[in-house]
Amino acid sequence: MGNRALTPDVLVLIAERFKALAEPARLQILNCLRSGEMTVTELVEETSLGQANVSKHLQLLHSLGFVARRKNGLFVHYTLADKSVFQLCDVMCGRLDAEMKARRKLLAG
Amino acid sequence: MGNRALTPDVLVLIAERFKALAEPARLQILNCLRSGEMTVTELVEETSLGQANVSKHLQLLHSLGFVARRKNGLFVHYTLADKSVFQLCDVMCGRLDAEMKARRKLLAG
DNA sequence: CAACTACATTACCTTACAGCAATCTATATT
DNA sequence: AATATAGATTGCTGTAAGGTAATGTAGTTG
Repeated sequence: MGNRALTPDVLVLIAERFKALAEPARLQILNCLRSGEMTVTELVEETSLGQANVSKHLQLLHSLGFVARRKNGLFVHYTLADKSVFQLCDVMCGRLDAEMKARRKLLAG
Repeated sequence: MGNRALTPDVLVLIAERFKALAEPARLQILNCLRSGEMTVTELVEETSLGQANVSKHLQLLHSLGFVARRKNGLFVHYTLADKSVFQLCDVMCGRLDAEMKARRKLLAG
């Protein structure tokens, strides 16, 4: 688990970041941003979430460094801050696959 | 993001799994299990969480395939189901490091 | 300056869940 | 069988957080 000491404080920080990903709406937003920069309004249209809702999710994701902001006139463009989000989702998807395979084996076995 | 389609249902499943890690108490339990099999009572002592609390967390972690169970007489031994939990934490720790470095740069710059 | 647009913020409601105490179940011991 | 222990389950309470409507704010346009 890296070279970092897992003190209670660090566990809180890590948990806080996992919690940011523990929400379908935020995962949906992040997934939209995969295709590139998007404004809040575009995200609202694409996700069919409410504007205030999207805005709040974006504030959270930004405060934790998951997305970056670029303001241009009236518009605010958001982008993925880095690709580690998808490393995380990849590992989770791997877990999902393993789970489903195991479940199928139980049913078939 | 792998080869899996990120339909809303899949996003819910992924979010559900991230949520399991979005809790310091559960991260603490998982971290304890790094050193090997442990009984519920041992985990209670090590984490200084309540017994009912630990038991509930273990049910959740087990239902999502994070831990495995082995019953022996009165005792139930829990172990990590696989190592992917630590891949996830490693990536998160990497994010934390990057965040803190960026913060320091801002202060210093 | 007035009206409009894009986004952020606030206030409120509702739901989910961590923590705890009490109880229940299963196993072991005498 | 009676008692004790390990763990699971249930009911309760307080708190955190998602969704939404209303409002606020910065920037733009006429």
